[in-house]
Amino acid sequence: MRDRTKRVGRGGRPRKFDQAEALRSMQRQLWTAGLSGVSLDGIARSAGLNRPSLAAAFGGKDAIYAQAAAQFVAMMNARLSEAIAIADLGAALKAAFDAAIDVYTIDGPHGCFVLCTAPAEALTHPACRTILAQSLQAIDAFFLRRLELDRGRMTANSADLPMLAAQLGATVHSLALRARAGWSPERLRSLAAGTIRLVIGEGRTS
Amino acid sequence: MRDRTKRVGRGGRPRKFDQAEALRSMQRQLWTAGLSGVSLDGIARSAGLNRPSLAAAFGGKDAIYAQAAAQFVAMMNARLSEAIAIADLGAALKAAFDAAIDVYTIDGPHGCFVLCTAPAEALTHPACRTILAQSLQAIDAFFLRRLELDRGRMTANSADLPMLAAQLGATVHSLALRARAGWSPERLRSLAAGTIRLVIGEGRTS
DNA sequence: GATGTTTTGTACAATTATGCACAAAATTCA
DNA sequence: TGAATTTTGTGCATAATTGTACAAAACATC
Repeated sequence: MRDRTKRVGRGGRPRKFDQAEALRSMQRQLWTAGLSGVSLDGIARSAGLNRPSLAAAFGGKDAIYAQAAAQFVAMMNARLSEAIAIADLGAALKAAFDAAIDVYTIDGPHGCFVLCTAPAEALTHPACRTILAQSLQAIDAFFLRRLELDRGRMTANSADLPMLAAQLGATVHSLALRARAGWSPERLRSLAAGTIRLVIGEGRTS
Repeated sequence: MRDRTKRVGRGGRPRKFDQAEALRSMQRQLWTAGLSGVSLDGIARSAGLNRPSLAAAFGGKDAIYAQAAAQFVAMMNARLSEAIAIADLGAALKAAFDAAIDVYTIDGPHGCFVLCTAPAEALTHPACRTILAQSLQAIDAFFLRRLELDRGRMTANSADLPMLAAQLGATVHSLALRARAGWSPERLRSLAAGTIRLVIGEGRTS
């Protein structure tokens, strides 16, 4: 994702705004209202810069959305990877769900940036559909990798790890939607705990 | 939801369009592009009537969305209720998921009308948030009612039926998103089968 | 200081969305 | 036939959205 602006070290008038901060502000806007729910004008105003500058620095609305989504995915990846590194499988899954719930509810019922805003545009904006599909795939793969680390220690149906990973992924999807609908972190954590019990079979390991 | 038009039997120029058919057409548009993704102009054109007529008959965009969503919910309710009436729990759940998958994929990767278009607008349109929250609640309640019919016959953890119902609901949410991302009905059915196995414990009953 | 480079902010044009007014048309009822 | 009612379709006015052009400003380098 090459920068469309100046080639570094050439001089020229410096930017008045912080690129990272502006992207965060725009991400918040898109997260709240969706891709079709905001105008470039609104985005520019909320980020404190005017449209020509915004267009020159970030491109059109689709390009801005893609960058905001990429930043969200990177952030989510970091949070989840940290959580999943815990040795105990149950604790690792709980930490991963807790991290997701935290992101989804930390300042208002925003849910997941990708899972709550990309679906609506998936059929009209191919880029959104790609982002959505890749995210779904990545979530499943993420859980699958973690389950495979415990393949030996899994209780019963360790044969079907991909299926179990998909169940965990489905729970993330559900957490995202329920958070957007206003569910409290406590309720969401309770749902996640149920899934963990069901998947790693804490009740039937004896 | 009183009709905003003529009081029946009073006379006046008859409508040129079929109200139900127009609503279906508008529903399709909203399903594809989302509430913010279409204009009243586009809706009117695709439905074959002009904006003043549309506004008079259905109201503004929010009102149209609400009516389209209500029709979708009613349709979904009918399909799911029919499926869940099957005596055998496993078969009933499979039929319910199959019905959902059918709706979600029957003509293109549209996913669920509510679960794929309402979240994006949930924070900016209170009506969408209400529709979303009610749908999530209804899905869970739907599965819970069915599970309670088999309370005695459930294998192990029948204590936590609400939790199991939430897992089934989460699977519906996931099916909706995955369908929107382009998953084939076959893959979706496989995911649903995994959930059923996990929830009703076909593997650990004997 | 002169030159070249890059951003800024204003301005303008073109397209699109939305609401409303109003006359004409089509029907029921007396 | 005439009056009342309701929808239709056109037209217009306003506002929003987007793209782009252009002069001025701010910086680096020589």
